[in-house]
Amino acid sequence: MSSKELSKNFGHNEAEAKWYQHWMDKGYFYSSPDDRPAYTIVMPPPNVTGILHMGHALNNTVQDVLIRRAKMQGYNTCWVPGTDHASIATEAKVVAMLREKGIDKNKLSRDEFLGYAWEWKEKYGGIILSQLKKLGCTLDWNRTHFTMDKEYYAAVMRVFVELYNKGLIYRGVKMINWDPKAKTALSDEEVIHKQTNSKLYYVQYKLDTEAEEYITIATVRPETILGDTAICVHPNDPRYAHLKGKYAFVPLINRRVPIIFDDYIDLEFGTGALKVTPAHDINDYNLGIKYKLQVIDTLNDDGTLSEAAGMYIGEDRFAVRKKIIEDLKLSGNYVKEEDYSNQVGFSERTDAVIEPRLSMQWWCDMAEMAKPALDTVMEENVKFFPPKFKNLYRHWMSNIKDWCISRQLWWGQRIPAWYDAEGEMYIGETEKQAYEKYLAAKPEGKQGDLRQDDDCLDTWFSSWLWPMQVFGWNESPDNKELAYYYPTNTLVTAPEIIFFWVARMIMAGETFLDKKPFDKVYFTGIVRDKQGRKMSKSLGNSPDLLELIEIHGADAVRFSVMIASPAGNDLLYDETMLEQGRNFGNKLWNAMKLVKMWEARVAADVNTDDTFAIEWMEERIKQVQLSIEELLKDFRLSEALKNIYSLIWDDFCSWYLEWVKPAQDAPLSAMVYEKTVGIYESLLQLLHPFMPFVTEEIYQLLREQKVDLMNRQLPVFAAPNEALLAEGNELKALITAVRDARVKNNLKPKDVIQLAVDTQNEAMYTKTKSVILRQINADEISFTKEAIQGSISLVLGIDKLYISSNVEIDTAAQKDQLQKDLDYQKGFLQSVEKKLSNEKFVANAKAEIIEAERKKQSDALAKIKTIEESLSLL
RNA sequence: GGGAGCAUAGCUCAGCUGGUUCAGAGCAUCUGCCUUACAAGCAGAGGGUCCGCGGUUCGAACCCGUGUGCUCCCA
Repeated sequence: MSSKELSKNFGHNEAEAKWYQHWMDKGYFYSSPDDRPAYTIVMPPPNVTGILHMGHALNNTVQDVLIRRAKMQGYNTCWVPGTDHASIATEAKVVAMLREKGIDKNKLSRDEFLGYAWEWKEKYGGIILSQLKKLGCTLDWNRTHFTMDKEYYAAVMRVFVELYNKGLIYRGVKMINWDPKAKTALSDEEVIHKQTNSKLYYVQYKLDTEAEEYITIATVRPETILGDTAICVHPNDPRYAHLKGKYAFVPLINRRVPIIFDDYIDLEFGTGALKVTPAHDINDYNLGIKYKLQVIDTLNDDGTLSEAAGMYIGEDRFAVRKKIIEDLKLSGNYVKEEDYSNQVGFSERTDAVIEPRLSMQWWCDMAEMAKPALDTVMEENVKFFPPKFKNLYRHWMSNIKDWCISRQLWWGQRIPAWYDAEGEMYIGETEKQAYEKYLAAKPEGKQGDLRQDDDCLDTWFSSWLWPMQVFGWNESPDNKELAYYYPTNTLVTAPEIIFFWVARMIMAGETFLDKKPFDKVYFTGIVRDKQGRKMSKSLGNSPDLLELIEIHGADAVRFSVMIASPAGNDLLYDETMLEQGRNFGNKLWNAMKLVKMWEARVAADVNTDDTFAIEWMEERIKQVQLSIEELLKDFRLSEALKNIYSLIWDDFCSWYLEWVKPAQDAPLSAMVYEKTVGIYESLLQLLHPFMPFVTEEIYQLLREQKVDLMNRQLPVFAAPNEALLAEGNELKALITAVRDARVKNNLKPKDVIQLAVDTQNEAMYTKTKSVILRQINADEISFTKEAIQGSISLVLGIDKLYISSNVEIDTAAQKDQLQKDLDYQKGFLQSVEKKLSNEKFVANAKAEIIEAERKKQSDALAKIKTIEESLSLL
């Protein structure tokens, strides 16, 4: 292909579709056990309701980078995709969809509803996975799993029964978090506490005494007054000491309730008197148990007031809050209200205000399972990145509470408990097993007698099995796949699900398989918008990923999220990052165009002295390769990418290509061309995991390839030649210094100069002569021991440079610059000598540090001498 | 109330084990360039009491204490 056919810029849309299809067709994404070592990642399964957002983009790009790199290092890589059935979120979506069609969920049977739900899942549930293809993810699509697949369902049932048989799952009435919108219980982890502006209402309750006496309480939830069954004060509170054994009347309904004394009360809060509503507050509930109070549940499951409330029946709790205040004013019980800021719980999924509620639920006792799972992280058998999350994990695991695993939903794994007519319970992995137990207990029983529990299980009760079950744990725990891929290598996830999911997966692995699920967990940051707000659907501040990919390209999107996300820190998303990625892709494209243009100018018999550039570039590649190796060990992906970016843009494009660039219309040696193509290929390979499409495209355009870049194996690099690298830096410093002098002396880029050098190291100048000439637009380099009159003189290290040209130069500016350099060097020397004359420094510092200081001293002295000589000649 | 973290250039952030390869990157700014790979670019430059204060140390952006401001998690 000639360069004329190459487009001006990289056309990402076409290339992305082409290469993804090519990789798929070649079967590169698919894995099966062989004799290579495995590198396995199970993807955190997104909700079936999900669409790709920035969080997914970050998370999955990280995983793809790890997988692609591992593949290049000879691992048999396996990245398992899948989706999570997301009980609450999906059920809510399906209910909404039905409502739009005019169908009321309550009028449907469970089976009918599930029919619609599955239909919905089949239609929309794969969207997010197909979006990941656009991002370039090398997922093994043959292994796609869903947490409600038949086999997966069976695994969940088995786990339930096993834990039940061990006595770790039980049924009981407790105070739970009730979501009145989804009409289900939630676990503590699914409740989000937000600081909320509320009102604190002061209400007086008439005492049951001879006199007209009142006691005033403060509450943010006056609508629960109807469920009050006591008033509580502190035993040491002198204000209320006289009320021992007395009673008060609940306003509006005149229920006579006792005044109790307990040191749970905060003397400072409100009036020091608390109304006690055992049915609607966890602390009140505990008081209720302690003092054997009546429990009056005044709320229905949808958040309206119940019959038991006696008033406002069927009206919403928040409407009642307003109404009851008006009524309390009329009845004379209202005292005052204050603005008050408190924490209110909201449902993670529906954003409804959570109602503490007493309810019969299924619970999982976590204490026993937590122990080994805590140890395995503390001992770094499972290693967290960044390690600060160990503390958080330890804290949660050491204070773990029982897990509420039942949900009053239909979409999910139905609890495998069956009840007979007398209410006796039979647990079995299947209905058949339950009947066997039933018939064993009651031989007179018959099919159709049992009724299954209506509730289903918390979604996380299935996803905690993810790393084991995607490899067929339930079917056979000693199968070949599980043995090969499990424990997986790295879990990449967000810190917000450390309890929901990460901790529980570790527990499940340790409990059911006696093996950790993964070696390492890398917690990515959270993607925020420019104002630092978390990206969320409700705020609408998440950009449309597919549109971004369409406009800027998947590589640009990947680049932008990776370059901006240092290990474990949050990422502030900004459009300019995308531009940086797009520009980089373009830069790569243009470098390729340049190299392709040279192809036609290659001549076998051209001699070259450009070996320095080649050797230096090769050493730089080694250097960066080794540094990214180290960085990636700690998941410092953004730093690794920055290194590669700078290697390609600065070292390769800005320096190397210019150094080996043939003169106008001049031929190019075949050796230089071959080396340059080889170097470019190495660079593309280093970048490939981060920007797979543009690198593969350019790699294939550079020359006929036997192996696709995605599958090319990384060589093992030796340590770089430090001396050569230092020489490269000197050369760059020389060129920059001369260019700077040119600019400062108003020399136009086209003005040709002559360079004379007073140096101890003529060889360096000789071997890079042609490079220097071209880079500073000089037509001559000569060596001198004398100052050149009428030249621009500058000092580089201990070398003196004299730049001559036809253009008049400004000696005053020259002097200024040299004087500034001199002042700096003198100051520097002083600080070094101060250190060296400090006995304590010489006594305490490491030998190499002192040696370095001595060298600084002699260097500075030499530089000062050189500058002074130059100055004296001006 | 308990715990964790952050404060570095105009903006967004890097800076791992204390020492001139340590004060950096990208964007923004300024100057000069339509140099036939790239103006989505090239060359060069300016810009910082590393939040305040105190301490440890021969030496502190880095360690310790403290103050201030902010963020997150848990109750």
